[in-house]
Amino acid sequence: MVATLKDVAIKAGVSTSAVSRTFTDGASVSDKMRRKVEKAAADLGYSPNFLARSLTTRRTKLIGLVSNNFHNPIFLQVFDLFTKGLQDRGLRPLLVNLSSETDPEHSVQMLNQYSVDGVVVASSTLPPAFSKAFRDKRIPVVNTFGRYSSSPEVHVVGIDNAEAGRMAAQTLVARGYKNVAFLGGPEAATSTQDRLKGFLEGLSQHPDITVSHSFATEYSFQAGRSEMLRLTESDLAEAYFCGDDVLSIGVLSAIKDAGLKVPGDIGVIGFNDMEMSSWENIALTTIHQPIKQIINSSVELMTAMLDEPDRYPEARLFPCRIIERETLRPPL
Amino acid sequence: MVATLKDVAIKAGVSTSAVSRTFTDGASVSDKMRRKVEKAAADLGYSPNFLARSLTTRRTKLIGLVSNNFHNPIFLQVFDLFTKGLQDRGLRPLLVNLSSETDPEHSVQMLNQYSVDGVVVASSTLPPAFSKAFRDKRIPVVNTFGRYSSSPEVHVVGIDNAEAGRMAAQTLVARGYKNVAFLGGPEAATSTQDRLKGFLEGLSQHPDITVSHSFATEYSFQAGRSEMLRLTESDLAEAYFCGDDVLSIGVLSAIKDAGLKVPGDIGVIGFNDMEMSSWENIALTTIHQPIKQIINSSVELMTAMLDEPDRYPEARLFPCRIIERETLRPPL
DNA sequence: GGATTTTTTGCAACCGGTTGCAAAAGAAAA
DNA sequence: TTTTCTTTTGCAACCGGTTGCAAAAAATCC
Repeated sequence: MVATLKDVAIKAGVSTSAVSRTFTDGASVSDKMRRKVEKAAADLGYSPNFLARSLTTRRTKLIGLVSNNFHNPIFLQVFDLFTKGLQDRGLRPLLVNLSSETDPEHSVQMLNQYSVDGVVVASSTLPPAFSKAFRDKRIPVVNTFGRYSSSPEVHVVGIDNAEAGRMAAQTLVARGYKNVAFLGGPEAATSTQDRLKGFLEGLSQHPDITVSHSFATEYSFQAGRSEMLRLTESDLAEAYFCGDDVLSIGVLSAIKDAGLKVPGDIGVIGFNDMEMSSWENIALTTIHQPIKQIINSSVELMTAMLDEPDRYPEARLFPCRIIERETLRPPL
Repeated sequence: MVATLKDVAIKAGVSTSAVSRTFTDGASVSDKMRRKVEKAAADLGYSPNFLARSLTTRRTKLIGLVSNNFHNPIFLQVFDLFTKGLQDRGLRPLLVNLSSETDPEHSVQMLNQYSVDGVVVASSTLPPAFSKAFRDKRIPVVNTFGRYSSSPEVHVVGIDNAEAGRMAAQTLVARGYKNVAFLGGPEAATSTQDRLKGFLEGLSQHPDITVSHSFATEYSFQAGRSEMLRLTESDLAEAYFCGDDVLSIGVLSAIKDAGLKVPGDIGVIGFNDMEMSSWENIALTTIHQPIKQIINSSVELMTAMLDEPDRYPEARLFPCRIIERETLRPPL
């Protein structure tokens, strides 16, 4: 059906090696030969089969892109940037949705069977053991949005969540809030734990400030909203640091329902700075997570690992910054 | 490094064919043989290489998932559903982001080089010629969200956009609006053209109703917002049918800025019913597009085509329905 | 127990490419 | 022109599997 190397070789009246060489860059072929082969290939509409090639070259240019977060709008941007970044380098993302795959071990095996050149694990909620499983099979892996550790077992690219928590604390202090709270995502997520830890640390030098915390069941609008509705029943803090922007928007909606004004009655600071947060009718003050840099760096690291698989694991952390909008009162 | 078929054969003291057969279902192997091989395979941690296998079986179980829409939140759900649906059937999505790939023809070739078993084109804005390019290479293709045609050249799954436009028109008529408008997405998108066409058709029997239309530059918040800001400078209609929910939210924001009330001063009806539209602080009245059914049906159709590649092209259309929320005044 | 049928197994060719090596061709030097 | 060095080319083995075919083994029949 579709033309193969051999067809081209016959048509051009040369050996298969010659054809192969004209399609592998860096191989030695004379100009005359190249022209002959390219003519025949064009006539037959031939282009080399990557999979067959991978058998000998041991390179598929396939990269597993694994995530379990297909609900947070920020991940659409993540997929956009990853696919673009990989494509620009001639790599191809094989997407794995871990929220349906029952057994993570199964994904590891499957990606192995497809001989992926590397794997990007884009998740802040998957256990480190998952990423490590790839490393054990000697498949280059980078855990984007992974947990920072001073002695990482796999490459991690992301932010220092504890530092982000401290930043939120300092911001609220600077605005003169005396009664603040953390409204986190699921308690089990390490990202939430770390942000809380940093938040509490940042406030520990301020004994005059009251601090409390609670958790939403997941990083979603409804979870944030219902947790905040619950809180409005009891006593409220003056300002809330939310574990995530989507959560924050749910919180804002609950506050509005309670007849309170933001930032007049109550302050809210989010986390992530997803696109929607900048929309004029939301205008959420938030901590910007530098997604673009994180992902570009992840892709860069991945390509570097393809050439040097035993590269020593490193953690690449990017600083966050406050994005001032309209849900926090101005600094004193 | 990693165990191959031959390693297992040697270890088990049998032929390579025997090993191959124990790993292909439907092949004839005695129980005794199977046990011997499985033991050896387990000891060596062997699992067959899909890519090598695909060379002879001519099946990779790879499905190209092509899209050019990585900005509309609805597509996160699209990716979620597609990846789940494909995975559940043992298929693997190879994601292609067409917004970065300069030349679509290049994607066609690339997916061909990876010997994908099929391609899903998830886009309402790509020209039909794109999907057709796969068909010409005899690669099964379904164009999800594609344009309905009575004689489709490729399989199309989605909605009848003209019908949706009519539905919007009828809804506005029923609410007694006398001056209505369509605020579409990019004029070049066939989805926008069809919705407008249906909208105008639906209003053609009502000569007492004034109708106008204009287009946003893309399906995005800012595009909707700035188009609406422009409109507020001139004369406004009583109600707007927007080409998309994201657009609608931009429109709502512009209306708020102009100091007008929804639905008191002005009505808005969106399209898609993305999750965010149901959020209490948005509460957008909109036309629900049955994404879940569309995607499940697309996946189903794709699997059917894998068994029957020359299946006659069909169009599968799903009905939309109005979701009543708070941006349109109640029926008369 | 022997003949016949059915099932299981291995051989060897093949899927579509790449690549080390040695021979052939071409270019440069003498 | 001959010799030497460099570049180009083809041969054949290989990457990791599958599969048609015929021989071997097992099961069934008489």
